[in-house]
Amino acid sequence: MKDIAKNLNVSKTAVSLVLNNKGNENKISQDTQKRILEYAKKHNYAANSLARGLSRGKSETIGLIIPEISDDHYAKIAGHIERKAKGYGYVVVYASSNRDPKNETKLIQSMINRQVDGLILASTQQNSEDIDMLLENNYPFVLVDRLYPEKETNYVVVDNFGGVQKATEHLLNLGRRKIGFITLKPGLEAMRQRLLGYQETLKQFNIKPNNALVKELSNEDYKVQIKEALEELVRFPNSVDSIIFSTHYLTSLGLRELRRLNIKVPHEVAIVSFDERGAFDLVDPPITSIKQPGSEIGELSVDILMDEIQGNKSGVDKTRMLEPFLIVRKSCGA
Amino acid sequence: MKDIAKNLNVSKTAVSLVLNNKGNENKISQDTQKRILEYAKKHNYAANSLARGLSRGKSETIGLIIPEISDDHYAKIAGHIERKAKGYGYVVVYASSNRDPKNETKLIQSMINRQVDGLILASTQQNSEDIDMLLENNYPFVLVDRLYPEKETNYVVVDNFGGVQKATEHLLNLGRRKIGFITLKPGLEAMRQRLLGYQETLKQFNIKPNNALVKELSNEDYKVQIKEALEELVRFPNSVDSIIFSTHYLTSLGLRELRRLNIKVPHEVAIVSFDERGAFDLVDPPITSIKQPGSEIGELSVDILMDEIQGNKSGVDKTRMLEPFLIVRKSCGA
DNA sequence: TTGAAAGCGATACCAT
DNA sequence: ATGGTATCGCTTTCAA
Repeated sequence: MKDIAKNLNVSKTAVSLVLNNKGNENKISQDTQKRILEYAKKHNYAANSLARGLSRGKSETIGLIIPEISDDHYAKIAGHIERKAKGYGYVVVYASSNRDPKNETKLIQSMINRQVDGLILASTQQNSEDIDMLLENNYPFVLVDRLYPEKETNYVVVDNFGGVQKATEHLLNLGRRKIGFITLKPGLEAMRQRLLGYQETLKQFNIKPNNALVKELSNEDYKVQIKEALEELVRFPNSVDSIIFSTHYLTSLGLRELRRLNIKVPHEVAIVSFDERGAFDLVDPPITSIKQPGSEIGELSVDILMDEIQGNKSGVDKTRMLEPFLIVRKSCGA
Repeated sequence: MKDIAKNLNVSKTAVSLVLNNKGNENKISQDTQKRILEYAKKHNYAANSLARGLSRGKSETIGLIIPEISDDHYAKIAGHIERKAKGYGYVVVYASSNRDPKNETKLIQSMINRQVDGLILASTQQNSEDIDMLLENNYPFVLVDRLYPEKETNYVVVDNFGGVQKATEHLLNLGRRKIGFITLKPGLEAMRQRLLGYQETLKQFNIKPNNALVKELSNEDYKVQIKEALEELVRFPNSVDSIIFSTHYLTSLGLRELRRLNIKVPHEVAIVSFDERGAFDLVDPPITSIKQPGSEIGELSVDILMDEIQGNKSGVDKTRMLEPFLIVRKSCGA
């Protein structure tokens, strides 16, 4: 920029103004503007965003912290976030917490140091203090997919309760009565809501929830625990006639295990998966799933964040709960 | 930092030095160091990376440009890249080109303006000029998964030729002789190599490649074209007994179509997929696939890039071709 | 209309 | 050992 000012015998100010489309606003002569623009193009000048960011106090970058970018679900969301952000002139830097609150804390700090203008957080939900800190500092952020129910934050989540409700009703309407539920240990509000959705729906159908049919696996050891859980569920005295898996990777693992146990799906046990995975429609049998609206999740979270960053002028709704929908396939025998 | 210098009656220099662990190096008194460190911790000071970046000329950020973050394959690679980069103290900003060279050009520029220290590129491979530009400017970058064969760049790719060779041999050894090949229109070196791998392997087995058995779909319209392609392949006079799909999403689509056509896999037609997708082991039948070493791809690309950024001191090999491996499942009847 | 100059928050060189 | 100061590249205020 210095170069171009020098070579054109104009001031840095003029150059800056023109390059930021404030030429007219500041009444810089058309001639000068044209010269500057042309020179800039010829030497394909482009601003150094670090310098600009430092000066303006904005980096035009948003930080995305998720459990794992390679997870189908988050990858999809990340895709929509990026596309939407690009529309606002923003880029996104992502980081995976690997579901570890300590990592999350570090990442949030790191993002802040890097002066991201705002944060999209699929939080581990075990970091109250971090959330409080962000809130206190009025730092723009939105929770996505994960929620701190007791805190007043912006968020975009799906109706986990309602989603499982649909699944449970589906099974009940097909005559299944002994419905197992395989999920992860509480800690995540989403998981709590899913379990609740299951239990409450049973009650609505006058079926007393039986805790023996609910298997809560630990986050670390679910790959092993699911085997035992499944064996218990399909054996007397439980002998379920159907199972709801509370997340897609449990479904995959569970299905493998059911095959090993030689259980016929859906004949002996029907299954429903919360959340989709790549080829669930091609699986044998195709898996009835509760699908989350990934594009809406991603796009809304960016819209909300942008409004937050730009000082709340658009009046978008800052707390959104989206409806997931049931995709009926063959795994329930329907 | 100004604050802390003022409040402690020391110079900004001292503060900077201490905070960057150069206190001892520069012989700053232990006492001063301790005071600075404590003060910094108490007020949880953290450096502004924009300022630091501007001053040092490094952002400690790497840019990742891929066709699509939500694609299983790239999401996985992105995960490994991120993890590895974190180890080097780097974060990664990603952007999807959506397979459009124009987008890619823009993104490369944008990344450079944002002062990323280096670029990892899964290029559309139709942007020679961009590559030349990077090369000329000595900009640190590595191509990943995609290659400009005629250019001297750093890269990490898989042996596409060899991968398909394994698949083809597998089918041949199982007695299949009329092998169809469904792929995308050339443009990507990877696709060229896959096709070559197929053709050359046939020749090695003294089978004359028959162009009627090769279907090259367009990038835009493959979802429609694959139907016709498949119908032609399974009908007289082609009547293939097996099909290789050159990428995972073609496999998914193809399988759906084969079902619609009521073709029995693997009885009537065996299939092999280049590249895995989420639940391919659960599909009916489980799909024999050529699996790419995602973690190696991601990690090596970061190692190479870091060496490049830091001035080539580690002596890592800057061009790597990794071997994919065949995962034999049921879709070939083996 | 245009230009000079003061920051933005750090780093690093040069004195002291 | 410590402090002053120029500098990174750009924005923005204030005068001219």
